[in-house]
Amino acid sequence: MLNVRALARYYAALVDGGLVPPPHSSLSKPLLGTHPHIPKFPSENTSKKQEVKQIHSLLTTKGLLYNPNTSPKDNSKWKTTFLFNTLIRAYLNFGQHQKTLHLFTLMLAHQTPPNSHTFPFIIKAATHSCPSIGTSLHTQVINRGVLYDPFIQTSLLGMYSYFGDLLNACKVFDEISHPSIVEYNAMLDAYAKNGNMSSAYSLFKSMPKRDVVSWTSVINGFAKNGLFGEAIRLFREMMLHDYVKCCFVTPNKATYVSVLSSCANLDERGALYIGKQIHGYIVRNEVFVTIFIGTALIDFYGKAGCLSNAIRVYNQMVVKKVCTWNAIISSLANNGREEQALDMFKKMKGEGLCPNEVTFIAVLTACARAKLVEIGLELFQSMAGEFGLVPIMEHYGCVVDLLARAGLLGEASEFIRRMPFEPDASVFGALLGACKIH
DNA sequence: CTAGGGTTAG
Repeated sequence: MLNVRALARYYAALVDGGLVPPPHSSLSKPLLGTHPHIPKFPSENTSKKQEVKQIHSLLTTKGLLYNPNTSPKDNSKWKTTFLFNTLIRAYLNFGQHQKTLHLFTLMLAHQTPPNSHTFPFIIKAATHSCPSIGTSLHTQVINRGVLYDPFIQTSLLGMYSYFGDLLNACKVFDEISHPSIVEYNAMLDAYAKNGNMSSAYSLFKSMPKRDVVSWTSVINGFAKNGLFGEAIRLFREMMLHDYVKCCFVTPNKATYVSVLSSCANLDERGALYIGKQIHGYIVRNEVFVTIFIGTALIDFYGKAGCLSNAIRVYNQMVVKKVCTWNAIISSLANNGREEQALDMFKKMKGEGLCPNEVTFIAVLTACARAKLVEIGLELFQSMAGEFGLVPIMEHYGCVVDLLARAGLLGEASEFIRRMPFEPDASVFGALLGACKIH
């Protein structure tokens, strides 16, 4: 007989990339050979995906999911709900949103009652599929009498916010009689994501208590809406607040990332000074430089023109991901080191990493700057051919820039004519800019 | 077993 709790723990370990061996059960042997350590390659992730599928099949064939009547015990009903919840979570965490929603319909079809733990997962899955499913889930939540669960309310709020439906997000929030700080923060983020920073800020001011997430949500909201100066100002206020009132709101990794990104994008000389101060603070407080913080630092120094600092941060990073490489390649390309940027690109591929859309913006920019027309065109071709990436407007803009800068104005306009979609202002801008030079 | 904030892009 399967130990349900142990099995759930095993799922959790699978999902979180943990190292826990499977529990004593009919699944006591690993299904797919060895258990990986920290995931390094995407292929390991797919093998875990496969394991979830295998477990699902096992549960089905043993009649544990769809045949609750065979269990004599009275508490088998909640056990089945529990199993469904964990299985749903496993699929959700692998990004299989359709499969997650499908499992939910199966659950209903087999008279397994969803509980308050079920809905947050399902709502998250619906958030990434379509609004109409989301609305019907809201109805389900009401019908099943779990509307006043704070977890579910927060999930619904986040869902409407994601759909750009700020009105319904507000409605959900207004129906919460005594919102917790988490629900306040979800509402702050909803305003910020939908571009309503004045409402975000006034809600922030009116909150009875604020934690790091509250501060970071508003700081990040300012940053995402292009108000970099405001983001930095609020960050300083937060640090001062901490110092004056002795209520310890210390920045965390998300805060650093947001404020560093603001420093990188602020077109004022003071930004370099503030960014350096933040970097200094990170060093002094021995904050662990995560991939996010490292990438933000590289980008910051790259944009500020301190290429040597960008390279130093890059060299100090032990674990690098594609975005880290993208940031250093862009930094090199934007500071007159185009060949080095292309070398980095080669090195990145040599380490087995797959370039993404952003990588190609960076390398195509490098080629355009250095007038490396042949290489640039080859790279553009390789996007779809070698890496299965579909070029978007920005990539076409880069190629137009590449051709036009090199004086090949005729080729550039011909390229625009053969684009698969209507060129936008940035594409013509690249052409006209080059016309001015030539 | 559940909810809130994060990097790279002429």
